[in-house]
Amino acid sequence: MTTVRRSDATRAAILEAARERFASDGYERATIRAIARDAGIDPSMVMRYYGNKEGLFAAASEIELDLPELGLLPARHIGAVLVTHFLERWERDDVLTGMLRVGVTNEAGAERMQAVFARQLGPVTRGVCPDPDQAPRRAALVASQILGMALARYVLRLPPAVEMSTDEIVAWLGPTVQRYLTAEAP
Amino acid sequence: MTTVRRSDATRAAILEAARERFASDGYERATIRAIARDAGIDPSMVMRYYGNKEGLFAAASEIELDLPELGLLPARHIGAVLVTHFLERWERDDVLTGMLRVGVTNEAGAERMQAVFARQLGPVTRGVCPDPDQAPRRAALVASQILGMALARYVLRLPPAVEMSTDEIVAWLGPTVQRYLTAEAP
DNA sequence: TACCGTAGCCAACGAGCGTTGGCAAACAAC
DNA sequence: GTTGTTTGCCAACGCTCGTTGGCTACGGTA
Repeated sequence: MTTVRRSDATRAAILEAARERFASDGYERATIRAIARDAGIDPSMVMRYYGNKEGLFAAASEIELDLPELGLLPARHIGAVLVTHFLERWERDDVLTGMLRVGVTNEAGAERMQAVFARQLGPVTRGVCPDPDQAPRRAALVASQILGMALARYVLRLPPAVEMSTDEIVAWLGPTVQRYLTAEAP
Repeated sequence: MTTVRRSDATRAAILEAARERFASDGYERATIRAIARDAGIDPSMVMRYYGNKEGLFAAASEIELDLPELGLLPARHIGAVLVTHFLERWERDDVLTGMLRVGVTNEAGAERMQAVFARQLGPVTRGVCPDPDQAPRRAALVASQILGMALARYVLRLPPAVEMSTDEIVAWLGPTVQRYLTAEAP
């Protein structure tokens, strides 16, 4: 459909640099000039291809959680599977850390984050919890525990949270997530 | 010991304005000029009394969690008590929200947050968990769940997390925290 | 070869930032 | 009443930011 442009490589380089900068510095401190320097091009190119800083952020924060289909596996393992998946997703690259960082300081970032979780985590929970109308609430509980661990481990870097192995985290958080998804409402 | 200065009212006004700005805007977007405007004085006064922006932030983020003595109450209620206490503390003012916001984008903020939790949450957990050498780890797990809920509810404002009543949150998170503190290590 | 859209860089703009130094008024000490 | 200290404001500094407009050079097309 869209043809290949000569500038595609540049666009991709900008996007990659932007993701890294937003992730490590947050929205305000991630400057267009620094992103352009990382990408090896002129700051004005960023403006040409993405309009302005907000547009660049919007393009850089398209996120896929790649959640597994929970309905296809044993009901009693979904907590551990979900936690494992998120930990892997979080360690694979720093896009999620970036989204978290930006979501905290930037209104557009927070909305993006709401959308990602509503659209990608919501449906997954709807299939496994006993009361489908409570699914959003249960998804929010799961998000609170998973985002909280990511916050403690990857952003705030609380030493005990950093030192724990992923297995250990799964062993502790798995049952929590499992309960939030499948237990009867308290 | 220190005598009362005529400028104490000004100092206090600056501090209050700084706390609000840091809380709502984060470290970078909270400008000294805006804080001074809120406090009704000149920006240069902020520099005179607090040295620079970092000094102002350090002074504005002295935080007391006011945690209760967990040893004094029934062991099986400490999870609910802790969650209740944090929710109240969080809703009372926006200092904690601010600390969270700044801790995410600012290195000094993250360190301040590490210190607050290590110094104030750590000791409380040490008395109630079965293996005192694992106390920091358990405290980090508790922090991950409580900070995660604060993140979802007060910062990102995920709609389902905002809509839940505090009782409901306590009913869900209480057992989680209880388990992190008192259950045998998995 | 002549042409035209695209890709890229350079230089500059206006604005906002943290921060500084000096000056005027209010107060305190003698 | 004079002197020294505190409190406050004003004006400016150097810097970085996002953003703009114009210029050169390249690549495909006729």
